[in-house]
Amino acid sequence: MLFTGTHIHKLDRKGRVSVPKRFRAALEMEEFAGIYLYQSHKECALEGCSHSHMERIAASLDELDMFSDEADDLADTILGSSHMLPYDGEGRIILPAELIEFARIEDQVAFVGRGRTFRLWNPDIFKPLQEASRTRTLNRGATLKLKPMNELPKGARPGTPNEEDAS
Amino acid sequence: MLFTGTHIHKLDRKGRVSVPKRFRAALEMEEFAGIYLYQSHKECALEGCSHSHMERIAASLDELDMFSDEADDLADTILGSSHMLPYDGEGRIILPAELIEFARIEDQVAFVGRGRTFRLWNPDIFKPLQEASRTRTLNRGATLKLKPMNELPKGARPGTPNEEDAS
DNA sequence: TGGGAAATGATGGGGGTCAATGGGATTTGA
DNA sequence: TCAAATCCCATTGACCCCCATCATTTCCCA
Repeated sequence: MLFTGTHIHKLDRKGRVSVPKRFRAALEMEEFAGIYLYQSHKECALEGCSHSHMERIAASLDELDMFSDEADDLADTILGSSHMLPYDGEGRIILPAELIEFARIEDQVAFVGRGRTFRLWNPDIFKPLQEASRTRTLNRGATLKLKPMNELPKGARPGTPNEEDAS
Repeated sequence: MLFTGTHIHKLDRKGRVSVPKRFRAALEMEEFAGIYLYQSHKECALEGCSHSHMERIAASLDELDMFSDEADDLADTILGSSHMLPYDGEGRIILPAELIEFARIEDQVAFVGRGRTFRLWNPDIFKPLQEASRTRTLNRGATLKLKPMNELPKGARPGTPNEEDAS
């Protein structure tokens, strides 16, 4: 259930692109056989996630005051602009023209894992950004505090079942 | 059971418009084969939802003080002005003239998913508003606090059956 | 350890199917 | 009796299913 690594695939003449096998494997327990994509707020990229992650977003928005301006804006920019894209028999999706244009994608697509979610880029745009981000991280001497094992969700630990309610 | 994405359909000369297949699919477990629409009280748009969501609104109104002005107003604007619209054989509804006029809809209708509910817009009005909403989100640096996985309804989690009564 | 065979994932393309739409015919209800 | 709603069928074009090919990795066995 983790998206990792960068996978570059071809966008064919019909606007189709194969979802990396690794990503599909991470999604195989999902009730919907496909992915969700929406335009990133800050990057020239597309945000990708699973159906259950989208349910999580919807449920979280539900909790904000139903009529708050902030919830409204988020609903429009995430839920309203997201595309539900089913696989074909070969595990490909059709990239909508609107999203191709937004991310300035040409003939190749980079799938970049980000843990629970992932991003789609034009590889030529992503590569220099990745370099920059790498040097920033080095210069800053950034370290990541890891959560202790026993605070992780059960499914994320080896030897534990995936269900919280398993008896 | 999630409304996502923006779907633009034509309003024909008879005042009919196709409900997007994806939305119909999200509603297929409903006892009523159709949708509910009512005028939004803050946007130039129509609010849409399922029969069961309308029940939820009614139940929430019940909890407000029965004779408060607020409950009165909400009851009038939501329940009083809502239209119950059944599909025809092809999955279309007839948009009442009153609602067409209110939302200033011309020859096209945008169905915009908002999770548990959706909105209907004149696409020419919605588009610039969505852009504005995206910019506000970016400037505000808004992030959404996601609910923990284990507080979600079971069907929304991968690997869990869709029914609560699974034994 | 190397080479070849087999399996698997990625890519390309044809054609059938179904959702969206338009319009006529029939029924319903005021 | 008229208008409006529902049913029915026709058209069309986008999407999805299927298969064929190619590339890569894995596996097996000499």
